[in-house]
Amino acid sequence: MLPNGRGRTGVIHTPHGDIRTPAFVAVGTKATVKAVLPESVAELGAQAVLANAYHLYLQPGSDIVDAAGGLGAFMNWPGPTFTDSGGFQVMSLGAGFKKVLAMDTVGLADDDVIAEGKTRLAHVDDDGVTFTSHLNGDRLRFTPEISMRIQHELGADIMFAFDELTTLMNTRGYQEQSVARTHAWAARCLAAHHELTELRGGKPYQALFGVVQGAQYEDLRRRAASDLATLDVQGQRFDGFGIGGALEKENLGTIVGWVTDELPADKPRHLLGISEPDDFFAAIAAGADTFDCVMPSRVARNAALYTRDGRFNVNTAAHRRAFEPIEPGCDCYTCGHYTRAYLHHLFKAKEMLASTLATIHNERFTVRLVDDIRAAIEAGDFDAFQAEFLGRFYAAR
RNA sequence: GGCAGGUUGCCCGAGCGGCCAAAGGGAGCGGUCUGUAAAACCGUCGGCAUCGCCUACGUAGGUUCGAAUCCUACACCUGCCA
Repeated sequence: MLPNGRGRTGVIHTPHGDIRTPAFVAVGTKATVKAVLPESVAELGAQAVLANAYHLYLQPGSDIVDAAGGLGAFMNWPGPTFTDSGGFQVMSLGAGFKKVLAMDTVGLADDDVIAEGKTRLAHVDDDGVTFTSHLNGDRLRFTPEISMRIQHELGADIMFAFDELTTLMNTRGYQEQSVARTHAWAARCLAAHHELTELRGGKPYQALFGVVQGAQYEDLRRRAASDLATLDVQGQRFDGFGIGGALEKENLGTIVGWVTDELPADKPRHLLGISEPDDFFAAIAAGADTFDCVMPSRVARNAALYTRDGRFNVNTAAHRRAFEPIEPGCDCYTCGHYTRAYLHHLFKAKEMLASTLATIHNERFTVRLVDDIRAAIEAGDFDAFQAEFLGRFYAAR
Protein backbone atom coordinates (compact mmCIF):
# COMPACT_ATOMS: atom_id res chain seq x y z
CA MET A 1 0.00 0.00 0.00
CA LEU A 2 1.26 3.48 -0.83
CA PRO A 3 1.25 6.16 1.86
CA ASN A 4 -1.59 7.90 -0.01
CA GLY A 5 -3.84 4.98 0.91
CA ARG A 6 -4.71 4.22 -2.70
CA GLY A 7 -1.81 2.69 -4.58
CA ARG A 8 -1.33 -0.95 -3.72
CA THR A 9 0.00 -4.36 -4.71
CA GLY A 10 -1.96 -7.58 -4.60
CA VAL A 11 -2.85 -10.87 -6.23
CA ILE A 12 -5.83 -11.84 -8.38
CA HIS A 13 -6.61 -15.54 -8.26
CA THR A 14 -8.05 -17.09 -11.42
CA PRO A 15 -8.69 -20.69 -12.47
CA HIS A 16 -5.66 -20.40 -14.76
CA GLY A 17 -3.27 -18.91 -12.26
CA ASP A 18 -2.57 -15.87 -10.18
CA ILE A 19 -1.93 -12.35 -11.40
CA ARG A 20 0.37 -10.28 -9.26
CA THR A 21 -0.74 -6.68 -9.41
CA PRO A 22 -0.19 -4.06 -10.58
CA ALA A 23 0.06 -5.89 -13.90
CA PHE A 24 -0.10 -5.17 -17.59
CA VAL A 25 -2.31 -7.53 -19.57
CA ALA A 26 -1.29 -8.11 -23.20
CA VAL A 27 -4.00 -7.42 -25.75
CA GLY A 28 -4.88 -10.26 -28.07
CA THR A 29 -8.10 -8.98 -29.56
CA LYS A 30 -8.66 -11.82 -31.99
CA ALA A 31 -7.21 -14.54 -29.77
CA THR A 32 -3.68 -13.65 -30.77
CA VAL A 33 -1.24 -11.04 -29.63
CA LYS A 34 -0.55 -9.83 -33.14
CA ALA A 35 2.71 -11.02 -34.67
CA VAL A 36 3.98 -13.04 -31.71
CA LEU A 37 3.72 -16.61 -30.46
CA PRO A 38 1.91 -17.20 -27.16
CA GLU A 39 5.18 -18.77 -25.99
CA SER A 40 6.88 -15.43 -26.60
CA VAL A 41 4.14 -13.60 -24.75
CA ALA A 42 4.75 -15.86 -21.78
CA GLU A 43 8.50 -15.50 -22.07
CA LEU A 44 8.31 -11.72 -22.05
CA GLY A 45 6.51 -11.93 -18.76
CA ALA A 46 2.90 -11.08 -19.58
CA GLN A 47 0.70 -12.62 -16.90
CA ALA A 48 -2.57 -12.55 -18.82
CA VAL A 49 -4.09 -11.90 -22.24
CA LEU A 50 -7.22 -9.95 -23.12
CA ALA A 51 -9.37 -10.78 -26.15
CA ASN A 52 -12.50 -9.16 -27.53
CA ALA A 53 -16.02 -10.58 -27.61
CA TYR A 54 -17.08 -8.53 -30.61
CA HIS A 55 -14.20 -9.68 -32.82
CA LEU A 56 -14.34 -13.32 -31.81
CA TYR A 57 -18.11 -13.38 -32.21
CA LEU A 58 -17.75 -12.18 -35.80
CA GLN A 59 -14.83 -14.49 -36.48
CA PRO A 60 -14.54 -17.41 -35.98
CA GLY A 61 -17.71 -17.37 -33.83
CA SER A 62 -17.81 -17.77 -30.07
CA ASP A 63 -19.36 -21.25 -30.46
CA ILE A 64 -16.19 -22.42 -32.14
CA VAL A 65 -14.00 -21.02 -29.38
CA ASP A 66 -16.29 -22.77 -26.93
CA ALA A 67 -16.00 -26.06 -28.80
CA ALA A 68 -12.22 -25.66 -28.78
CA GLY A 69 -12.30 -25.64 -25.02
CA GLY A 70 -12.39 -21.90 -24.47
CA LEU A 71 -10.18 -18.98 -25.36
CA GLY A 72 -7.06 -20.17 -23.56
CA ALA A 73 -7.13 -23.66 -25.04
CA PHE A 74 -8.00 -22.34 -28.48
CA MET A 75 -5.04 -19.95 -28.64
CA ASN A 76 -2.62 -22.08 -26.63
CA TRP A 77 -2.40 -19.60 -23.77
CA PRO A 78 -2.36 -21.56 -20.52
CA GLY A 79 -2.48 -18.51 -18.24
CA PRO A 80 -5.27 -16.20 -17.17
CA THR A 81 -7.47 -14.64 -19.82
CA PHE A 82 -9.77 -11.64 -20.04
CA THR A 83 -12.42 -10.75 -22.58
CA ASP A 84 -13.74 -7.32 -23.27
CA SER A 85 -17.47 -7.06 -23.80
CA GLY A 86 -17.63 -5.36 -27.17
CA GLY A 87 -18.64 -2.15 -25.43
CA PHE A 88 -15.64 -0.31 -26.79
CA GLN A 89 -16.88 -1.02 -30.30
CA VAL A 90 -20.08 0.84 -29.48
CA MET A 91 -17.88 3.89 -29.50
CA SER A 92 -15.13 3.04 -31.99
CA LEU A 93 -17.54 1.82 -34.64
CA GLY A 94 -20.10 4.42 -33.69
CA ALA A 95 -19.33 7.96 -32.79
CA GLY A 96 -15.58 7.64 -33.11
CA PHE A 97 -13.47 9.75 -30.86
CA LYS A 98 -11.29 12.03 -32.86
CA LYS A 99 -11.41 14.83 -35.35
CA VAL A 100 -14.88 15.89 -34.30
CA LEU A 101 -14.85 19.52 -33.27
CA ALA A 102 -17.33 20.70 -30.74
CA MET A 103 -18.64 23.28 -33.19
CA ASP A 104 -19.46 20.60 -35.72
CA THR A 105 -21.72 18.91 -33.25
CA VAL A 106 -23.96 21.89 -32.65
CA GLY A 107 -27.43 21.05 -33.78
CA LEU A 108 -26.70 17.36 -33.90
CA ALA A 109 -28.00 14.81 -31.46
CA ASP A 110 -25.16 13.27 -29.49
CA ASP A 111 -25.80 9.96 -31.10
CA ASP A 112 -25.02 11.54 -34.45
CA VAL A 113 -21.56 12.68 -33.50
CA ILE A 114 -19.30 10.86 -35.87
CA ALA A 115 -15.67 10.89 -36.88
CA GLU A 116 -14.85 12.58 -40.13
CA GLY A 117 -14.49 10.24 -43.04
CA LYS A 118 -15.91 7.26 -41.26
CA THR A 119 -19.17 5.55 -41.88
CA ARG A 120 -20.99 4.94 -38.67
CA LEU A 121 -21.26 1.22 -38.07
CA ALA A 122 -23.01 1.22 -34.71
CA HIS A 123 -26.14 2.78 -33.25
CA VAL A 124 -27.01 2.70 -29.56
CA ASP A 125 -30.40 2.49 -27.94
CA ASP A 126 -31.44 1.70 -24.38
CA ASP A 127 -31.76 -2.00 -25.04
CA GLY A 128 -28.47 -2.51 -26.83
CA VAL A 129 -26.47 -1.72 -29.95
CA THR A 130 -26.99 -2.45 -33.61
CA PHE A 131 -23.74 -3.02 -35.46
CA THR A 132 -22.85 -3.35 -39.07
CA SER A 133 -20.10 -5.93 -39.20
CA HIS A 134 -16.88 -4.33 -40.38
CA LEU A 135 -16.03 -7.63 -42.02
CA ASN A 136 -19.01 -8.34 -44.24
CA GLY A 137 -21.69 -5.74 -43.59
CA ASP A 138 -23.98 -8.08 -41.65
CA ARG A 139 -26.48 -6.34 -39.41
CA LEU A 140 -25.86 -7.52 -35.88
CA ARG A 141 -27.34 -6.86 -32.50
CA PHE A 142 -25.47 -6.70 -29.20
CA THR A 143 -27.24 -6.48 -25.87
CA PRO A 144 -25.93 -7.09 -22.35
CA GLU A 145 -27.43 -10.59 -22.52
CA ILE A 146 -25.84 -11.36 -25.86
CA SER A 147 -22.44 -10.07 -24.77
CA MET A 148 -22.59 -12.22 -21.65
CA ARG A 149 -23.59 -15.28 -23.63
CA ILE A 150 -20.69 -14.73 -26.01
CA GLN A 151 -18.24 -14.14 -23.19
CA HIS A 152 -19.40 -17.28 -21.45
CA GLU A 153 -18.76 -19.21 -24.64
CA LEU A 154 -15.33 -17.64 -24.92
CA GLY A 155 -14.71 -18.79 -21.38
CA ALA A 156 -12.16 -16.21 -20.20
CA ASP A 157 -11.35 -16.04 -16.50
CA ILE A 158 -12.37 -12.42 -16.29
CA MET A 159 -15.15 -10.80 -18.32
CA PHE A 160 -16.37 -7.25 -18.55
CA ALA A 161 -19.95 -6.05 -18.38
CA PHE A 162 -21.31 -4.59 -21.60
CA ASP A 163 -21.05 -0.82 -21.35
CA GLU A 164 -21.37 2.30 -23.43
CA LEU A 165 -18.21 4.32 -23.87
CA THR A 166 -18.80 7.95 -24.70
CA THR A 167 -16.43 10.48 -26.22
CA LEU A 168 -15.06 13.71 -24.83
CA MET A 169 -17.30 15.55 -27.26
CA ASN A 170 -20.57 14.36 -25.80
CA THR A 171 -22.60 16.81 -23.76
CA ARG A 172 -22.97 16.53 -20.04
CA GLY A 173 -26.59 15.58 -20.58
CA TYR A 174 -25.65 12.71 -22.80
CA GLN A 175 -22.99 11.53 -20.35
CA GLU A 176 -25.63 11.34 -17.62
CA GLN A 177 -27.96 9.38 -19.86
CA SER A 178 -25.13 7.09 -20.87
CA VAL A 179 -24.03 6.37 -17.31
CA ALA A 180 -27.59 5.45 -16.45
CA ARG A 181 -27.73 3.19 -19.49
CA THR A 182 -24.42 1.53 -18.61
CA HIS A 183 -25.71 0.94 -15.10
CA ALA A 184 -28.92 -0.65 -16.32
CA TRP A 185 -26.86 -2.82 -18.66
CA ALA A 186 -24.59 -3.77 -15.75
CA ALA A 187 -27.57 -5.08 -13.81
CA ARG A 188 -28.69 -7.08 -16.84
CA CYS A 189 -25.18 -8.46 -17.25
CA LEU A 190 -25.15 -9.64 -13.65
CA ALA A 191 -28.52 -11.33 -14.11
CA ALA A 192 -27.48 -12.99 -17.36
CA HIS A 193 -24.17 -14.00 -15.83
CA HIS A 194 -25.99 -15.60 -12.94
CA GLU A 195 -28.21 -17.67 -15.23
CA LEU A 196 -25.34 -18.70 -17.48
CA THR A 197 -23.20 -19.65 -14.48
CA GLU A 198 -25.95 -22.01 -13.29
CA LEU A 199 -25.82 -23.75 -16.66
CA ARG A 200 -22.06 -24.13 -16.82
CA GLY A 201 -21.76 -27.64 -15.54
CA GLY A 202 -18.21 -28.41 -14.49
CA LYS A 203 -16.55 -25.44 -16.13
CA PRO A 204 -14.55 -23.11 -13.89
CA TYR A 205 -16.18 -19.96 -12.62
CA GLN A 206 -15.76 -16.85 -14.73
CA ALA A 207 -15.42 -13.57 -12.91
CA LEU A 208 -17.38 -10.53 -14.06
CA PHE A 209 -16.19 -6.95 -13.74
CA GLY A 210 -18.57 -3.99 -13.90
CA VAL A 211 -17.37 -0.97 -15.87
CA VAL A 212 -17.36 2.52 -14.39
CA GLN A 213 -18.10 5.34 -16.82
CA GLY A 214 -18.88 9.01 -16.24
CA ALA A 215 -16.30 10.79 -18.38
CA GLN A 216 -14.58 13.71 -16.67
CA TYR A 217 -17.37 14.50 -14.20
CA GLU A 218 -16.58 13.79 -10.57
CA ASP A 219 -20.16 13.34 -9.45
CA LEU A 220 -20.96 11.00 -12.33
CA ARG A 221 -17.85 8.89 -11.82
CA ARG A 222 -18.32 8.62 -8.07
CA ARG A 223 -21.97 7.73 -8.41
CA ALA A 224 -21.32 5.24 -11.19
CA ALA A 225 -18.63 3.56 -9.07
CA SER A 226 -20.61 3.39 -5.85
CA ASP A 227 -23.73 2.22 -7.66
CA LEU A 228 -21.82 -0.61 -9.30
CA ALA A 229 -20.02 -1.45 -6.07
CA THR A 230 -23.27 -2.00 -4.26
CA LEU A 231 -25.25 -3.47 -7.14
CA ASP A 232 -26.71 -6.81 -6.15
CA VAL A 233 -28.83 -8.87 -8.51
CA GLN A 234 -30.19 -12.10 -7.09
CA GLY A 235 -27.25 -12.24 -4.73
CA GLN A 236 -24.79 -11.65 -7.59
CA ARG A 237 -22.21 -8.90 -7.27
CA PHE A 238 -19.35 -7.85 -9.46
CA ASP A 239 -16.06 -9.61 -8.80
CA GLY A 240 -14.07 -6.56 -9.78
CA PHE A 241 -14.36 -3.36 -11.75
CA GLY A 242 -13.21 -1.82 -14.97
CA ILE A 243 -12.58 1.87 -15.30
CA GLY A 244 -13.25 3.03 -18.81
CA GLY A 245 -14.33 5.79 -21.04
CA ALA A 246 -13.33 9.26 -21.93
CA LEU A 247 -10.30 10.07 -19.82
CA GLU A 248 -8.46 13.31 -20.28
CA LYS A 249 -4.80 12.52 -19.91
CA GLU A 250 -4.17 15.53 -17.67
CA ASN A 251 -6.50 14.35 -14.91
CA LEU A 252 -6.43 10.62 -15.47
CA GLY A 253 -5.03 10.03 -11.98
CA THR A 254 -7.62 12.28 -10.42
CA ILE A 255 -10.46 10.49 -12.16
CA VAL A 256 -9.16 7.04 -11.23
CA GLY A 257 -8.86 8.28 -7.65
CA TRP A 258 -12.52 9.36 -7.51
CA VAL A 259 -13.54 5.93 -8.72
CA THR A 260 -11.32 3.83 -6.47
CA ASP A 261 -12.49 5.89 -3.48
CA GLU A 262 -15.93 4.45 -4.06
CA LEU A 263 -14.91 0.87 -4.82
CA PRO A 264 -14.37 -1.90 -2.26
CA ALA A 265 -10.71 -2.35 -1.38
CA ASP A 266 -10.82 -6.13 -1.65
CA LYS A 267 -11.77 -6.27 -5.34
CA PRO A 268 -9.52 -5.61 -8.33
CA ARG A 269 -9.77 -2.53 -10.53
CA HIS A 270 -8.77 -2.71 -14.16
CA LEU A 271 -8.03 0.47 -16.06
CA LEU A 272 -9.11 -0.18 -19.61
CA GLY A 273 -6.94 0.77 -22.55
CA ILE A 274 -4.11 2.64 -20.88
CA SER A 275 -0.35 2.08 -21.08
CA GLU A 276 1.75 5.23 -21.45
CA PRO A 277 4.40 5.35 -18.71
CA ASP A 278 3.14 8.52 -17.05
CA ASP A 279 -0.40 7.14 -17.11
CA PHE A 280 0.72 3.96 -15.34
CA PHE A 281 2.27 5.88 -12.49
CA ALA A 282 -0.72 8.18 -12.11
CA ALA A 283 -3.25 5.37 -12.27
CA ILE A 284 -1.41 2.98 -10.01
CA ALA A 285 -0.91 5.71 -7.43
CA ALA A 286 -4.65 6.26 -7.66
CA GLY A 287 -5.44 2.62 -6.99
CA ALA A 288 -5.63 0.82 -10.34
CA ASP A 289 -4.44 -2.79 -10.35
CA THR A 290 -4.41 -4.03 -13.92
CA PHE A 291 -4.16 -2.54 -17.39
CA ASP A 292 -4.47 -3.52 -20.99
CA CYS A 293 -3.63 -1.50 -24.06
CA VAL A 294 -3.04 -1.88 -27.77
CA MET A 295 -0.45 0.86 -27.78
CA PRO A 296 2.73 -1.19 -27.25
CA SER A 297 1.93 -3.69 -29.97
CA ARG A 298 0.24 -1.38 -32.46
CA VAL A 299 2.99 1.15 -32.24
CA ALA A 300 5.58 -1.63 -32.56
CA ARG A 301 4.09 -2.72 -35.86
CA ASN A 302 4.61 0.83 -37.05
CA ALA A 303 8.27 0.97 -36.04
CA ALA A 304 7.98 2.95 -32.79
CA LEU A 305 9.97 1.47 -29.92
CA TYR A 306 9.95 2.26 -26.23
CA THR A 307 13.12 2.69 -24.21
CA ARG A 308 13.91 4.14 -20.81
CA ASP A 309 15.06 7.21 -22.71
CA GLY A 310 11.75 7.71 -24.49
CA ARG A 311 10.13 6.42 -27.63
CA PHE A 312 11.73 6.58 -31.07
CA ASN A 313 11.05 5.38 -34.60
CA VAL A 314 13.57 2.79 -35.79
CA ASN A 315 12.64 3.33 -39.38
CA THR A 316 14.43 6.67 -39.51
CA ALA A 317 17.70 7.02 -41.38
CA ALA A 318 19.65 7.52 -38.17
CA HIS A 319 19.36 3.81 -37.39
CA ARG A 320 20.60 2.44 -40.68
CA ARG A 321 23.98 1.64 -39.18
CA ALA A 322 23.05 1.44 -35.51
CA PHE A 323 24.53 -1.95 -34.67
CA GLU A 324 23.33 -1.89 -31.11
CA PRO A 325 20.28 -3.25 -29.30
CA ILE A 326 17.06 -1.27 -29.21
CA GLU A 327 17.70 -0.60 -25.56
CA PRO A 328 21.04 -1.51 -24.02
CA GLY A 329 20.42 -3.54 -20.88
CA CYS A 330 16.93 -4.67 -21.92
CA ASP A 331 16.35 -8.34 -21.11
CA CYS A 332 13.92 -9.05 -23.96
CA TYR A 333 14.58 -11.64 -26.64
CA THR A 334 14.87 -9.01 -29.35
CA CYS A 335 17.44 -6.92 -27.54
CA GLY A 336 19.37 -10.08 -26.71
CA HIS A 337 19.76 -11.09 -30.34
CA TYR A 338 19.16 -8.22 -32.75
CA THR A 339 20.27 -4.68 -33.54
CA ARG A 340 18.47 -1.46 -34.37
CA ALA A 341 20.08 -1.60 -37.81
CA TYR A 342 18.52 -5.01 -38.41
CA LEU A 343 15.11 -3.82 -37.23
CA HIS A 344 15.51 -0.74 -39.43
CA HIS A 345 16.20 -2.97 -42.40
CA LEU A 346 13.24 -5.27 -41.66
CA PHE A 347 10.86 -2.32 -41.46
CA LYS A 348 12.21 -0.77 -44.64
CA ALA A 349 11.93 -4.09 -46.43
CA LYS A 350 8.42 -4.58 -45.00
CA GLU A 351 9.38 -7.94 -43.58
CA MET A 352 6.98 -9.58 -41.12
CA LEU A 353 9.73 -10.30 -38.64
CA ALA A 354 9.94 -6.55 -38.00
CA SER A 355 6.53 -6.65 -36.31
CA THR A 356 7.41 -9.72 -34.32
CA LEU A 357 10.69 -8.45 -32.93
CA ALA A 358 9.39 -4.95 -32.27
CA THR A 359 6.28 -6.26 -30.53
CA ILE A 360 8.30 -8.53 -28.28
CA HIS A 361 10.40 -5.57 -27.19
CA ASN A 362 7.54 -3.12 -26.59
CA GLU A 363 5.42 -5.65 -24.74
CA ARG A 364 8.39 -6.58 -22.59
CA PHE A 365 9.11 -2.91 -21.93
CA THR A 366 5.53 -2.33 -20.83
CA VAL A 367 5.19 -5.46 -18.73
CA ARG A 368 8.49 -4.78 -17.03
CA LEU A 369 7.64 -1.18 -16.28
CA VAL A 370 4.51 -2.21 -14.40
CA ASP A 371 6.41 -5.02 -12.69
CA ASP A 372 9.05 -2.51 -11.63
CA ILE A 373 6.36 -0.22 -10.26
CA ARG A 374 4.99 -3.14 -8.26
CA ALA A 375 8.46 -3.86 -6.91
CA ALA A 376 8.93 -0.19 -6.06
CA ILE A 377 5.68 -0.11 -4.09
CA GLU A 378 6.74 -3.21 -2.19
CA ALA A 379 10.12 -1.66 -1.50
CA GLY A 380 8.56 1.61 -0.39
CA ASP A 381 10.31 3.35 -3.27
CA PHE A 382 7.44 4.42 -5.46
CA ASP A 383 8.00 8.18 -5.48
CA ALA A 384 11.70 7.93 -6.17
CA PHE A 385 11.20 5.38 -8.92
CA GLN A 386 8.48 7.49 -10.53
CA ALA A 387 10.60 10.64 -10.49
CA GLU A 388 13.62 8.85 -11.89
CA PHE A 389 11.76 6.91 -14.56
CA LEU A 390 9.55 9.67 -15.86
CA GLY A 391 12.30 12.25 -15.68
CA ARG A 392 14.45 10.12 -17.91
CA PHE A 393 11.71 8.87 -20.22
CA TYR A 394 10.36 12.32 -21.02
CA ALA A 395 13.68 14.17 -20.84
CA ALA A 396 14.13 14.21 -24.59
CA ARG A 397 10.82 15.90 -25.31
C1' G B 1 15.09 -0.45 -95.48
C1' G B 2 9.51 0.93 -94.83
C1' C B 3 5.28 2.11 -91.61
C1' A B 4 3.42 3.17 -86.72
C1' G B 5 4.14 4.45 -81.64
C1' G B 6 7.15 6.43 -77.87
C1' U B 7 11.11 9.65 -74.90
C1' U B 8 7.67 13.71 -68.46
C1' G B 9 10.51 15.12 -61.88
C1' C B 10 14.90 9.55 -57.97
C1' C B 11 11.58 5.34 -60.48
C1' C B 12 6.76 4.13 -62.80
C1' G B 13 3.07 6.99 -64.97
C1' A B 14 -1.12 10.98 -66.27
C1' G B 15 -1.20 15.46 -68.95
C1' C B 16 -1.78 16.89 -75.33
C1' G B 17 -1.75 25.52 -76.20
C1' G B 18 -2.73 29.29 -70.89
C1' C B 19 -6.01 27.31 -64.46
C1' C B 20 1.42 23.04 -64.94
C1' A B 21 6.71 23.03 -60.72
C1' A B 22 3.30 19.40 -63.75
C1' A B 23 -2.49 14.24 -61.51
C1' G B 24 -1.68 9.35 -59.33
C1' G B 25 1.57 5.40 -57.50
C1' G B 26 6.32 3.90 -55.56
C1' A B 27 10.92 5.13 -53.30
C1' G B 28 13.09 8.79 -49.93
C1' C B 29 12.51 11.99 -45.51
C1' G B 30 9.68 13.03 -40.93
C1' G B 31 5.56 12.19 -37.72
C1' U B 32 0.98 10.00 -35.34
C1' C B 33 -1.29 5.92 -32.77
C1' U B 34 -4.24 4.67 -25.19
C1' G B 35 -10.59 -1.51 -23.64
C1' U B 36 -7.25 -2.89 -32.30
C1' A B 37 -12.28 -1.49 -38.32
C1' A B 38 -4.70 -0.59 -38.09
C1' A B 39 1.51 -5.01 -41.24
C1' A B 40 -2.83 1.57 -40.55
C1' C B 41 -2.84 6.76 -41.18
C1' C B 42 -0.83 11.90 -41.85
C1' G B 43 2.75 15.43 -43.67
C1' U B 44 6.75 16.36 -46.97
C1' C B 45 8.85 15.30 -51.43
C1' G B 46 13.31 20.43 -58.20
C1' G B 47 16.41 24.82 -56.19
C1' C B 48 16.59 29.36 -53.62
C1' A B 49 13.35 30.92 -50.58
C1' U B 50 8.64 36.47 -47.87
C1' C B 51 4.80 37.38 -51.85
C1' G B 52 8.14 35.48 -55.45
C1' C B 53 12.18 34.17 -58.51
C1' C B 54 15.22 30.50 -61.04
C1' U B 55 15.87 25.75 -63.49
C1' A B 56 12.64 21.98 -65.55
C1' C B 57 8.83 17.54 -69.37
C1' G B 58 15.14 13.44 -74.97
C1' U B 59 18.54 17.38 -77.88
C1' A B 60 18.59 21.74 -81.09
C1' G B 61 15.74 25.17 -83.59
C1' G B 62 10.82 27.32 -84.87
C1' U B 63 5.35 28.98 -84.54
C1' U B 64 2.55 31.79 -80.74
C1' C B 65 1.05 37.20 -76.41
C1' G B 66 1.86 32.20 -74.19
C1' A B 67 4.40 25.33 -75.41
C1' A B 68 5.39 19.41 -71.52
C1' U B 69 1.44 20.16 -75.08
C1' C B 70 1.85 22.55 -82.31
C1' C B 71 5.94 22.40 -86.47
C1' U B 72 11.12 20.92 -88.28
C1' A B 73 15.65 18.29 -87.74
C1' C B 74 18.55 15.00 -84.96
C1' A B 75 19.38 11.03 -81.15
C1' C B 76 17.68 6.83 -78.72
C1' C B 77 13.70 3.05 -77.59
C1' U B 78 9.34 -0.19 -79.00
C1' G B 79 5.89 -2.88 -82.31
C1' C B 80 4.54 -4.52 -87.29
C1' C B 81 6.13 -5.33 -92.41
C1' A B 82 10.39 -6.66 -95.72
